Amino acid sequence: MTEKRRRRVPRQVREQQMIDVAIRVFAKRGYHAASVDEIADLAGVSKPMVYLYLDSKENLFVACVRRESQRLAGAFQQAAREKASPDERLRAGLAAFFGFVHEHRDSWVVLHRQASELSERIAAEVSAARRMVMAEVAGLVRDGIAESPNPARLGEDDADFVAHALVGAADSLTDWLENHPDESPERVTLRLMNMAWVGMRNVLGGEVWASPASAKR
Amino acid sequence: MTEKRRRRVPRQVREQQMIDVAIRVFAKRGYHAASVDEIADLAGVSKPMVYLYLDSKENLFVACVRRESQRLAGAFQQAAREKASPDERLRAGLAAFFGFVHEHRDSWVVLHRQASELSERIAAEVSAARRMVMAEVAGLVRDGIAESPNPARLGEDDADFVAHALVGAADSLTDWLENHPDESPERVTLRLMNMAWVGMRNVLGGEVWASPASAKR
Amino acid sequence: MTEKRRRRVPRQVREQQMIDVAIRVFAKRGYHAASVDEIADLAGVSKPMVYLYLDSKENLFVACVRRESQRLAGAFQQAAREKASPDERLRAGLAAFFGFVHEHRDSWVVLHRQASELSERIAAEVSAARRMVMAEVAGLVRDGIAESPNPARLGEDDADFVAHALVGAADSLTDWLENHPDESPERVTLRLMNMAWVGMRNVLGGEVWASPASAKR
Amino acid sequence: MTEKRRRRVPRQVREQQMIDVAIRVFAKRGYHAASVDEIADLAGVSKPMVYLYLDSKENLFVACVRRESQRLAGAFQQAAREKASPDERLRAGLAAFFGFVHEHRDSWVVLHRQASELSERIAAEVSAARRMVMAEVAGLVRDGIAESPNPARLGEDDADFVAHALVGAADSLTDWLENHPDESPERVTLRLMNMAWVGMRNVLGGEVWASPASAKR
DNA sequence: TATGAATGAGCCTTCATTCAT
DNA sequence: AATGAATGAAGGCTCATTCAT
Repeated sequence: MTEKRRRRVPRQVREQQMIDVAIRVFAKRGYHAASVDEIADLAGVSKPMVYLYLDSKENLFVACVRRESQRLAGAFQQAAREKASPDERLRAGLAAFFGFVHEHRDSWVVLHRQASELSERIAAEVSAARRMVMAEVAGLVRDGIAESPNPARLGEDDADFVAHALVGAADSLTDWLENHPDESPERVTLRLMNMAWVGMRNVLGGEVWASPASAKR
Repeated sequence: MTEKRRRRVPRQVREQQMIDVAIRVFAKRGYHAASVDEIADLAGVSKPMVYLYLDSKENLFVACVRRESQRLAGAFQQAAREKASPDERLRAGLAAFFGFVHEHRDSWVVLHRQASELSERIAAEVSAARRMVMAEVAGLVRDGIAESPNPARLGEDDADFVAHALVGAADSLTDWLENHPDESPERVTLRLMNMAWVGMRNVLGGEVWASPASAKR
Repeated sequence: MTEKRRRRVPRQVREQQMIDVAIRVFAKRGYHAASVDEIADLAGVSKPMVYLYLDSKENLFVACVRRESQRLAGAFQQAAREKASPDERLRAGLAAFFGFVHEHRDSWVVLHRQASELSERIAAEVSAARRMVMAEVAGLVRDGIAESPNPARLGEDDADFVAHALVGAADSLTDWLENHPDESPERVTLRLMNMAWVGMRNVLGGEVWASPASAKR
Repeated sequence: MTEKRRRRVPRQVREQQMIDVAIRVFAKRGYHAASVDEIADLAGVSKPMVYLYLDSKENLFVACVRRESQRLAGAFQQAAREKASPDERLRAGLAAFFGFVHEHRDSWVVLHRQASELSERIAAEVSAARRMVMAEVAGLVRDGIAESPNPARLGEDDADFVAHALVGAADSLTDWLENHPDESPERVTLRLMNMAWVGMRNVLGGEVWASPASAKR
């Protein structure tokens, strides 16, 4: 145990402390390798407390996933809400996403990278959280497409495609961000917008990529 | 054990069988949840054989990672080698990537998604494999940039940035591919090229994204 | 907790409530599987109350055993007291026994079936209760024997033997009773009296069982 | 662990050793209080061996119940088979029962006294074993009744009633036997036959118990 | 080349019990 | 009179790993 004298703490507070710690530990070790012992220890309580409040390791993990996915979605929506144009909303949403993932690495790891080692129930919960995030992005993309010069050319699936690409890119770029301390989430967002969104607009405008070979024809 | 009569099989063959099975099991269950018992069982041998040939679970996992990362890199290089223009090389490389990841889901999962539940030694190995893949893509991107109208504007880091974005997008799009049986790795590649590469060329050409607001000024 | 608002309740009442519930729970789950948590819950109090009033799980169990064994003995004695002849007393006693065991299954289970999973102290307490019951029956049997035509032929031990047989039979017949809703404790008593007591009288009168083979000689 | 050097022992043997020990421990402590640790220890193996061979505590218990109930039934049937008359068969059966229960106290405890603390699955298994024993006895009783002077007066249920009474009495008398070292299972059987069977025959013959009061009328 | 037998260590979970209010 | 917060201890189960053959 961390050597602080444990004081009596009301349930609601303790519960959040436990989840805080759990996120860190799950992120660091992965679901299976994480031990409830360690979580209890770092939270400054004994193991039975964890079970008293959170019922089981599985449930504890689900609690982490739920809380963080809602936080992420919240950040996302709040950022997007304030903007007027779809372009700006997408940018703000992506920035919020980057910001959250950058600020809360552990949460994102718990939400995203806990691939396959999970029981079906948990996997479902994680999938749901993932889908929620994806849906937010896809919504923004759809709006952006709708305002483009040529909206008819792209449909539901295309928004989804772009959303997947953006989220995947963003996820991967978080690693990149870590190695580039001079960059900020905002700048990364701009770069990504330039790379992806400008491309998209051009595609919507009719320009398509073609191999140089065929281009010469 | 699977009910085949085990015949005496030379070491090299058995070893590969074990790795084949191990990749499947590691992908399905995750590193920790995977049990050597199950791997030995599915490989049709007894556990001591696994230890005799692969020394430890950790080592077995490393063997999986090494073999598959080399296969992926191989596919990548071979695809790129045949093409002349940087554009085409990049497309071919991405297509090879998609093809591999699509064909060998398990391998990719082992290479990529086994996020954090690994010991430091293994994590290092996986990171190395990941960096290798990233370096291949970054190389192609760099070549593409070099041939662009305005190469000076982008540097080493930008290639890396784009590579991260592309690999991340590609990874995420693999999930998308799974839900769209009508699509093929090739078509996804094209879509991604359109979305990302066209954008990049335009950026290189000087066009940048600006919020509609600032655009109006 | 059961959702009643707990009002301040005087100790004596609460204590009995707890024992009431405890008997049910101990009977249903067995000593070890019963949890103080569940008992407190069903009694509508918090766990510390249980410990305040009953000191320990062991003690709580002993309290149950004591109360119920006294109830059983009481029922027994009262039933027997009213009758004049030993025969009638035995019948009335057995009937009381059946009545109690049938009416208070849980109590009987706690008194009788909690075989061996108990600490020495508790086991002793249960044994004592059991012996008390047995002694009551043996007393009645002894009286009956004393009035028989040939009392000298049977002694102390024989009363004990018969008492054991009767109590064992009665216990087992309680199960039988459960599957025969048309029967009543009174009718079962009569049947048992017929089967056992008539036999006894005959034995006392000199008739003994002999294998048919030897009978033919 | 018992300080014998554990030697490699073939599975079949070890399995039986484990069950042997398990019966002792389950009988002594009850299902819940028994710990797999103790069983493994006394069997001279480590806990994982127990799980390797018997899968779970529950399963281990079921294995005990199955093996012993079959042994008991076997003893029963073999004893009864050799005799010609129903009377003799019943006596031999009861004697076998007493003999078994006396010789294998632990087995009988496991079969009979593990009242309620068991999961549904186990309870079912124990019930089945109990019913099997009861059915054997009821069969013998039925045969005896069939040869009685007045078979028509008693039916299916009566055999069952008597069987319950006999088994219950026998069970209870086992305790009595323990305190009377001069007695033997055979003698107890005779006594019980005298007490119960003679009574039954008389009942079948028309004699019934009546309270002395009513008798005098 | 191959395996049946065996275990130390660790993890999830639960329970009886107490402390501070 | 009453309870929410908290824990030491133990138990069931599994796993990576080895030994002897």
